[in-house]
Amino acid sequence: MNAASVRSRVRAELVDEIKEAARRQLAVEGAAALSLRAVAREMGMVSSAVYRYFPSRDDLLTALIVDAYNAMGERVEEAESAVRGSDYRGRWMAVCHAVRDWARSTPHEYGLVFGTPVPKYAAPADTIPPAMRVTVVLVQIVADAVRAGVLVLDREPIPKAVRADLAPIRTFFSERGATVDDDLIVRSIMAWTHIYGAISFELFGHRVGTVTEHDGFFDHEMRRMAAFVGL
Amino acid sequence: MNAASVRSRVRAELVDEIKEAARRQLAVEGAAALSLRAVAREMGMVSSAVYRYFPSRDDLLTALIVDAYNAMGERVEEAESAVRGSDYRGRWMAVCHAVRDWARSTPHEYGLVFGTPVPKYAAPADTIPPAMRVTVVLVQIVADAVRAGVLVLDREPIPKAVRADLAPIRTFFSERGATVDDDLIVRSIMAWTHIYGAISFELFGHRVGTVTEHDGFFDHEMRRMAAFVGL
DNA sequence: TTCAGGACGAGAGCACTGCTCTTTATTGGG
DNA sequence: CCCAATAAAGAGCAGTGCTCTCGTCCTGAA
Repeated sequence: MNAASVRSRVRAELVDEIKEAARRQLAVEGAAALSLRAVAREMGMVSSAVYRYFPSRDDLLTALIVDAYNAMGERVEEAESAVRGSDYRGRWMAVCHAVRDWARSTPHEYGLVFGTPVPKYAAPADTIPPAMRVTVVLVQIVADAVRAGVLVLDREPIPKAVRADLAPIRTFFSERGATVDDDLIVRSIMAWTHIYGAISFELFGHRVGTVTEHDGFFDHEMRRMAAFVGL
Repeated sequence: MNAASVRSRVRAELVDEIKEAARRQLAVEGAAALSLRAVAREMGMVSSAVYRYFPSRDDLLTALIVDAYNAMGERVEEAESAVRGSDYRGRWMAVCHAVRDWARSTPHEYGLVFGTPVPKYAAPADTIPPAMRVTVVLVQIVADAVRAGVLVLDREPIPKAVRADLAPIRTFFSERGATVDDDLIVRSIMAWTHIYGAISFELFGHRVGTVTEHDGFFDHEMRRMAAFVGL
């Protein structure tokens, strides 16, 4: 191993340690209270030293966001691949529960990703691929079911203006070997919207006084959305 | 008017001015950057003077949250009451669009209310009634439609654990003159979840690369959710 | 009408934040 | 083996939420 990589390896380790400390702090206090100085303190460094690794607090947060997306994606992919391929509904449900389980296990990271966006903060391009991982899995399930011909179709007329919008998604599906109808695309987007809405409602406390049995309700809800999609 | 109320009137005016300034700042920078000192500066006061009116920054935020809920509720109630009472679907759609319009007109206030909750921050009891206003309107529409017998029923079996949870909501409906079945309650909660999910996805930027025609998509989406509820 | 007590604003100050700049120490690679 | 690149430290700036004290002013009761 050449010397340059020795240095960069140490550097990468430090970067990981900093993210680790930041994540610990995040879990306790939330993103708003994440303090670079506190992270530095925990690592026995002086605050200015941390700036060698992350040019700003926002950059640290961006790194945590990317990690969060990837952690979520990993959990989802893992859960989905554990289900028999032809059990489309089972795969779908596995994804739904995997997202929620991850969200509940690290609520602050979920909030970081899906909560109020930081003002003036534009997500850099390198957050996009990790952010797509869950969507890709969902699309693949639907595409597989379409190809197998087991998806219940129930076409609703889609307004022209909306239909024009869906072209890129249509190609996204066809890249995965399925020719899908616009109606199905709409239903898929709505399903993903619903997954997000249900988990956020629960985690952000907007279901107090409405639902107590979160586990049961979520499962039932997702089952119905799967039916809505046609699975 | 006695003297005490002179004082309290001036005080109330100051409180309003402070909230007004805070709201202006909120609209520009977002909740995270709301600074009590900046508010004080804008009003030509010293920061410590503001503490005579709001004991802490969080209390200011709470006041803004309550105001936001009420503004949203007002917009919704107004829009809903403009539709002919027997047009249940029209009333429902009016509510959906009113929520979204309000959210888009003051995105930071929407984020304050529906975004990542502030850690360690428990919503005080006086935020609950304002927060309920939209829900109440939605429930009333469904209840009216049930009473009129125009609601399409399509009962799904509800798991026992979930059903047990819904008792308080059932009485909430019956207080509004409708005997509803558990299935309908579930569908209503899901619809409200979906409204929230769709608006948050749009406002928080999670639909970039998916939907561009937000207006058309939202309308279509809400139309389908109305059908899902049975309207 | 007087006057005590409460409300109010100002200012200083504390402990904290993100971030920059300069100086010093270290250490890896030619 | 020595030098340049890298890292770490420390001081410092401007900002934050919040507290405490100290005069001032005004109100409601005596």
